[in-house]
Amino acid sequence: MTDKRIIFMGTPEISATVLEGLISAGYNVVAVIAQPDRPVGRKKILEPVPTKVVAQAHNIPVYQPIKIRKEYDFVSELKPDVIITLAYGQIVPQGLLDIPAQGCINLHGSLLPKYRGAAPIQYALMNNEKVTGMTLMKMVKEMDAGEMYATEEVEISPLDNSTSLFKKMGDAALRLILRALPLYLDNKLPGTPQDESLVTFAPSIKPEEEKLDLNKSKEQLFGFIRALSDVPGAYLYLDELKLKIYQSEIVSDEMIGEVGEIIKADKRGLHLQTTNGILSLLSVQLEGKKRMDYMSFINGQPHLLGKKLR
RNA sequence: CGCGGAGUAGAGCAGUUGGCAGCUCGUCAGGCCCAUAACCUGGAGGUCGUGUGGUUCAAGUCCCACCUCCGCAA
Repeated sequence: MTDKRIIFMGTPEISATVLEGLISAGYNVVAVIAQPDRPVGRKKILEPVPTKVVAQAHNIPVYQPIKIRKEYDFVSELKPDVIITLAYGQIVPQGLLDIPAQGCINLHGSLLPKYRGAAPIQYALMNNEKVTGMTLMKMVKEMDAGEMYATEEVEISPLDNSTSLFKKMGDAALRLILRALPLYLDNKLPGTPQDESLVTFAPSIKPEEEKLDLNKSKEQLFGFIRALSDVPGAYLYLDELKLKIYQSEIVSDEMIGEVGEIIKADKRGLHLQTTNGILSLLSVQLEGKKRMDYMSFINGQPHLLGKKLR
């Protein structure tokens, strides 16, 4: 294989998938840099981040600086030939980008120059794209703006949500890096500049955006719901309680009731009137309750018909 | 001890000031119908989260402890 010294930077599950694959393929991963462990859940239990679990299983040292911006002196000592990042979670400072002899490359979750930013995978779903993909690119000071080396396309099924697409993207990222890395390390992979006129952005989704906007079209609502599912979940209010909506389906263009009104609540569906048609809510969760299919929800909520979600 | 909601039939829920444990769906049997996710009749299925806990003539219901699940916050 190669004895080039690789540092992998990444934090969540998708990063762990690729890290595991690189190690299995025999690459010399000398260190992993990840976000610090954070308390998870109500009990505030400190859980190791996914990439840390993988690294430790292979006895690879893990570094978790609180602010990489200021703490990266240790990287020089590791003498990396190349740094590969995927969803690390912090801005990487120029000083760190300059350390590896062969530079820093990033696996980005979109077909650049579309969807630069922190949430490209969610944005692809939100906009009901049919195709997206991973891009291997050079890391530069400006976020996700470096030249592109290679891409791996991924089809988005109408049934995909965030959870399923992240899984697909992780697999695609691994295929991409295994295909492109040998060429890159041999300096046989030329970069292509991004067409700046086609740049769009996918900034991280703010908590207040998780509440659905009923002024939007049924297509936009459908996209939002799947982009935010299974976590954290998009929601509307039913009376004073949050009703999370994890899965929906576009039914028709009919206008039967007022926008936000529940116009059907029986075994054939839980239907919500939107500004331009009907959306069927398939999987929901009321605050304090468990997630359930619409039939179970209707069984326990006898007076839904005619109610309005806000 | 961060705030709050909840454990009752396979699923989702109700259960009023303690007094024979109910509803919707599912399921099983039968009926109606050209037919059905529709409709009608009947049945099965619960030691009400745990506690050889407390109060009471009597606890799903009130009190105590513990376990588990969930929403928010981090």
